[in-house]
Amino acid sequence: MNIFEYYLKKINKNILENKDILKLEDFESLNNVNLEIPPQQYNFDLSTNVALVLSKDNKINPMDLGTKIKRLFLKNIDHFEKIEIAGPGFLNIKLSKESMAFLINKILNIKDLYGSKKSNEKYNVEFVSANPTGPMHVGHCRGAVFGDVLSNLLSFNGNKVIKEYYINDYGNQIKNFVESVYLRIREIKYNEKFVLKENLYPGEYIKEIAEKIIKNNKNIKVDNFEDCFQELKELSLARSMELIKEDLKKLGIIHNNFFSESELIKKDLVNKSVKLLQKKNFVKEGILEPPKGEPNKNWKKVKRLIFKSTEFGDDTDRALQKNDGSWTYFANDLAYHSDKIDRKFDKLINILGADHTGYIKRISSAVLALSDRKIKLNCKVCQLVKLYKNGKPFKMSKRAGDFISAQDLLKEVNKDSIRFMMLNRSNDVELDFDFEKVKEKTKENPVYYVQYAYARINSIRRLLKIDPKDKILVNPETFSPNEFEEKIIRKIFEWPKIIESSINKLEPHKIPFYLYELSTLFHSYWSKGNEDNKYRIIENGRIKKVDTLAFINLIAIVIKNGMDILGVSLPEKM
RNA sequence: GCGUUCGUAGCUCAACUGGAUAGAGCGCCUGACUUCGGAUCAGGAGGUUGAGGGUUCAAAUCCUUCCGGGCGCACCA
Repeated sequence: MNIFEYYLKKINKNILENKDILKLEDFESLNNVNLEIPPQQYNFDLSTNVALVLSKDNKINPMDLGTKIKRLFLKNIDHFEKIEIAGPGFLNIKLSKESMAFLINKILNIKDLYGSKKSNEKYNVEFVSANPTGPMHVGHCRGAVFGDVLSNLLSFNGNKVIKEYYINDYGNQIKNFVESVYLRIREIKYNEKFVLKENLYPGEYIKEIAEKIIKNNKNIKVDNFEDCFQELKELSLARSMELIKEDLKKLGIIHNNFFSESELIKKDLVNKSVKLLQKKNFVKEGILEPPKGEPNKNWKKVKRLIFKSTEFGDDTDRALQKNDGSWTYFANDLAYHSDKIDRKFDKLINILGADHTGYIKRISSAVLALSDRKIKLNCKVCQLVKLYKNGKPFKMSKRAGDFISAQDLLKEVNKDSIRFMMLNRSNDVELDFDFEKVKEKTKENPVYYVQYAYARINSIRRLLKIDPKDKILVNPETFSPNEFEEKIIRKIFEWPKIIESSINKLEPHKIPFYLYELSTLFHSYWSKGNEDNKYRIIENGRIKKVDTLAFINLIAIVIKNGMDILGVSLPEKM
């Protein structure tokens, strides 16, 4: 039940059917017509730019056209009770009380489906994909929550979504990681001092992994690194993935699929996808230009296979082979994405950290090339999280190297606050995350504000002994909302629009903002009752007006739907 | 230098993707609990949307030239 869609259809239909009366010929911009909520001071339910848009195409005065359309709508669309032309030619529309009641009852009937649309596409959302060389750090949390909520949002709309994690368990960093574990084991077993060399991992967690491995594998031999590498690699990777999964679980995130890079190598998928690209003529053999900017000592003049990504808008063509002829990370990732394409997803989405921005053109070019431009990889970037404690930049390095782990964060702040705060900002803006503020239980913390609104609603229900499952509808004949209720209805009507634009732009941050605004309307209505008896909801333990219960249920429905998407809990009491 | 992204109230951010008088929170000032949960509410002050130019009925939003911050610029992963 999206009322904007519902009435926009009626509007378009009406215009087309009466084009002669309106003296219109050109409808090129008809799909630029929109229906929105007018600014508050106008006190109308809907607003459309139809006269503005069509007057331009047909070169007529928007006010004249507006007047004609107004007359037409009032005659033909019985839900429209009053129309006013405002500003340069907007039509502001007021719905009749009966039609409002009709719409509200529809919402009360569909409940937890309110706002969802019956889409049916298959999505792959890849997110987190943190290197399995240690536990997650705080920066990963933002992308993790973002990806999870985006997935929830897409499933809410009826899509099939696979949440995927790409495990980079191949290459030099893994070797360094395993060697670090190896040396720590020797440190424990043989009392050899761990000497930190370049590329080795210093973190405390390496010791913990070493201890765990010794504990579970009493007979493990660590005499020679080469000999025990394979076994140690498996054990170490298993342990660090376990740590990562634990952190994710604490954040409320469960992936459906873990895809391993080394499996990719094992199955020879890289050769296959490079061959595929060659067949499509997107690969050349040549010598790369030396990198611009700072001179790079690693650059060598070597003939190698190169992907012609500039054909897809990349700045430069990209190497598929290293100096020694082995595949680059990119070549592997290309094979991974080729596999995604083979798995027949309609849409591919990757959530990346800000430090990977430069990689986007390359990999999305690859997807276009591999899919004959049929599939577009959509990459969303999450900007950095800056940590603060009481307004001061917060650093902590006792656990590991110099990063703050997700565990450290989870120890201080609960999951609900983390999730809400991480989303309470557009993803392409840096996020200031203050440990202390996020723990505060005041208006300054929007999580509690929304939860509190819901708790108050439940307190009303308890008082009146009402089961939330009870079906309550409004009576179209007697329906007469007061000014607070009117504002609430308009906000409730907006919900499907929020979902729609969050999905179109892949911007879930709109949801927390919306929920906050909705909660404000409720708190405001509630408090008015303390000031003026007329607005009190309950009198002598009984509800004053049955319709009010409908409003309360509407708010509860939408808050619940929204918080479910965000993955934030809603206590009945606080 | 190149790419990318951001620049909006003192601070942190929104703005339905081109719409009307640019909105919230914090902070500041003034008020509201004997009554449905004060983890709340009401009111006030606060703006040349970084700067200039362009596109049009309409620009914070699009184009362009500057200025300033972030991130990236290995054959690492």
